[in-house]
Amino acid sequence: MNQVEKKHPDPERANTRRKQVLDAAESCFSRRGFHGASMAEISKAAGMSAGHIYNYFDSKDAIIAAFVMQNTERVSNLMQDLAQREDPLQAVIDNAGEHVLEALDPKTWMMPLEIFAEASRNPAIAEMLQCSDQRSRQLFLSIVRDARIKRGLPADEEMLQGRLNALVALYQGLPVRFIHNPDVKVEPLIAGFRIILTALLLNE
Amino acid sequence: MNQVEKKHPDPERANTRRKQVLDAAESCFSRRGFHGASMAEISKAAGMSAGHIYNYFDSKDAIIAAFVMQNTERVSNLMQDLAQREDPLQAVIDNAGEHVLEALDPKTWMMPLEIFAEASRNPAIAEMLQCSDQRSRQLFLSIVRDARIKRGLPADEEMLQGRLNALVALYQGLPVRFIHNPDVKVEPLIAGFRIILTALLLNE
Amino acid sequence: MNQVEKKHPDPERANTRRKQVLDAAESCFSRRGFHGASMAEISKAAGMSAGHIYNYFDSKDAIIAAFVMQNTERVSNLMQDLAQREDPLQAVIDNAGEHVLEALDPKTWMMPLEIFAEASRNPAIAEMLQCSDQRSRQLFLSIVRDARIKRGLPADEEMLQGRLNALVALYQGLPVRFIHNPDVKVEPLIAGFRIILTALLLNE
Amino acid sequence: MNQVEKKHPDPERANTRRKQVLDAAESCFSRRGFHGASMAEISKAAGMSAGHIYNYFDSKDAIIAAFVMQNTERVSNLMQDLAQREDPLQAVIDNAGEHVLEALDPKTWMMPLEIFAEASRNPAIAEMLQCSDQRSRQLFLSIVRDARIKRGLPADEEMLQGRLNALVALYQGLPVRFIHNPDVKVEPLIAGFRIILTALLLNE
DNA sequence: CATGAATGAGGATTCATTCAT
DNA sequence: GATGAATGAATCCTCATTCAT
Repeated sequence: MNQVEKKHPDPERANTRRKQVLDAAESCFSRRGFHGASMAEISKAAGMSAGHIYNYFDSKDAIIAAFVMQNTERVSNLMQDLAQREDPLQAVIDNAGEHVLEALDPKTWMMPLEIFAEASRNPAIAEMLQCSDQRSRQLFLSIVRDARIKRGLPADEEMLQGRLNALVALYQGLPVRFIHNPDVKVEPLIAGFRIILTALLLNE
Repeated sequence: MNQVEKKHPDPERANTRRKQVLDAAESCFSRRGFHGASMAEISKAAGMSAGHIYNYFDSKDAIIAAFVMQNTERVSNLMQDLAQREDPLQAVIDNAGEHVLEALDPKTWMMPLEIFAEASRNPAIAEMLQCSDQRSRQLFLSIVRDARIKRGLPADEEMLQGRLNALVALYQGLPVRFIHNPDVKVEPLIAGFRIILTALLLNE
Repeated sequence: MNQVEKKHPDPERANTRRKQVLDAAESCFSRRGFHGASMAEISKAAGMSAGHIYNYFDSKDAIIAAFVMQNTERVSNLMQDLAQREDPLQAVIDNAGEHVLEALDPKTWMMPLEIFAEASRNPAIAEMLQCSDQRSRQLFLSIVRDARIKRGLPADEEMLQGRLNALVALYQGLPVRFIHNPDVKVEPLIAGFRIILTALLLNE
Repeated sequence: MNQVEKKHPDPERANTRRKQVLDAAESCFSRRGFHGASMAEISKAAGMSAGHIYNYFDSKDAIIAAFVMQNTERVSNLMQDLAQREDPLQAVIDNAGEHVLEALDPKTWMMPLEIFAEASRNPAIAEMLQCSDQRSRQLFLSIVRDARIKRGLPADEEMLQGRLNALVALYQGLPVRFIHNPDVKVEPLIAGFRIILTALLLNE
């Protein structure tokens, strides 16, 4: 009964509609937060009536859940990319600048904060996050482990898990940092990130 | 007109009441979020009528603000403590375990997430955070700079700012991490933190 | 943004609804006053939920304003009628009885009193009244001036403005008078009015 | 049980207190209306605690009633004055300017409007007004009748009642007129009043 | 006498959700 | 499918009034 999408005669059209709603939701959520955005607002942004949305989503919470789910995949994709790289460890370090810069944009960091807070009180959301995180972590772990073995570095699983969790915390803390310090100078920050990434990934 | 607390003939009692409200708010907020918690709920938890709360706080937003302010001081105090240490750099590294463990408790990390999300859409809250963060950063910077100079390490201000922002992001990402991975093994995580802290604080 | 009515796909139905609300409001307002009448009361009288009223009016104040506006038009219409008359001066005098009788009905005089009091503290309402009054005065002035010129009577504008303001004050005082003296004998009162009207309109 | 003032050991002090409250009420009422003024506001203006006011008045409504009662006496006093005049009819006409000017001050006309509106829904207030009005009317009638008899003018009681009611309506309409037309030119208005008063009082 | 802390009912307003069309 | 009219519960907040001190 959970997460099951309603049956529609024309599944293609239904998916288009669902996407319309989720896109509208993104715009509203990022401006007003999950709970500040009203269904009326979302429906207007989606170009369909409020009532009609309920043909595609059971409730506002279901929209939030679908929205979070969708956002979750972004991280997964990053991992997929990383897995393709020749030298993933160096890639992580080299891309630090790009990733940090990306997080500078308010449009980028508002939604994560909203999602995290929602997860902190909505167990369904929390579970989604945890589930996705676990998959990403496993993938990340195996990428890093292989890369370190190739370099002749120690690759104890537990140790690596610890380091990777720290690494991810660092990135996840970035939006939080920007709220507290919107004027942060980016170059030195990136330098700091590089030091950390180098230490975590290339140290004994 | 700003931030001025209402005059009460018995300031002691008033403070007790205010604290009652803030304590109740903490309990409600952590369970339901700032906006999920109703004044009725808070008033019940505080053991006073909803109307009466308004003798101590101008609005629900004022409660949130006071609550955030209170939480904010915790960080300030950490800095004050640090300033007293003989070897602050080593202290930061040594205390990593303690700080990480502290953040493990859901009661500890739920509120920050809520605060961050609130700040992302409530400018008043954001300003409070930024203001407090700036003070803490300055203090932290001067502590670390002095300590590094004493050790004969480079202490360029901009470079240090970058590293410290990264360091703080790391800690602020911790609650986010726990939401995604509540089963994280703490010891390896702490080890990861130590690597980072050592690199940031003691590297050239 | 001002005074713009919300767009409704079926304007006819919307107008019916709006009228329902205004009629209900009239009944409640006249019994309890603008501020004594609650939205719940009005909604019950209007046969629709309180929430739904907000699809047609932005706020209770907007209902009051619309209501006042509606009442205001009554006076405008009287002027229009007057303008059509062959001998407007005599018409005013002849109709005195009718107008006074009309004002005798409590339903007629309760609302004006409420409106006047509201205007005395609500600038938006005051402005509506003043604006409408100005238009009516101008029309009234030109009607009376032309009629006096036709009769060969002096028609100095300032003098006429003074007399007409007095004339209107007389009528506007009528509801007030009825509250103080509900048993007033109408015939002699009308006779008094005729003396006044004759003096104001037909004197040198 | 009605209107009975509470017993106080020191009636003198009690009266002082009551007056304090009524004075404060006047200031609050004129700014915010009877229902817009809160007991807290009044108590602050009166320089005593809200609770204490209840030692002198049973309820807010009782304050309003007492306040209206007090205001009512102003008109009575005018009549007393008039009764002393050598030529009361001419006095009324001569004083028109003064009375009209007095009514120009917003402080003067806000309260009457508030009182009238209150009377239109509060029967207790209405009764007070009616009772006081009746006394004033009788006095006014006898003054005018005697004066007209002295001048050899007709003095039929019913006719005079009609004229006097019209006269009073004229004055009571003045505040209403000022709300609608705050820029009214006073001199011509007074001239209009004189025409009316002359016609009502000195005509056959 | 006097305070003001405390109550609790009632206010306007919002909004997720339903359902007749 | 699609609409938006309609609901009603819930929300924040105000305020007359009471009462312990």
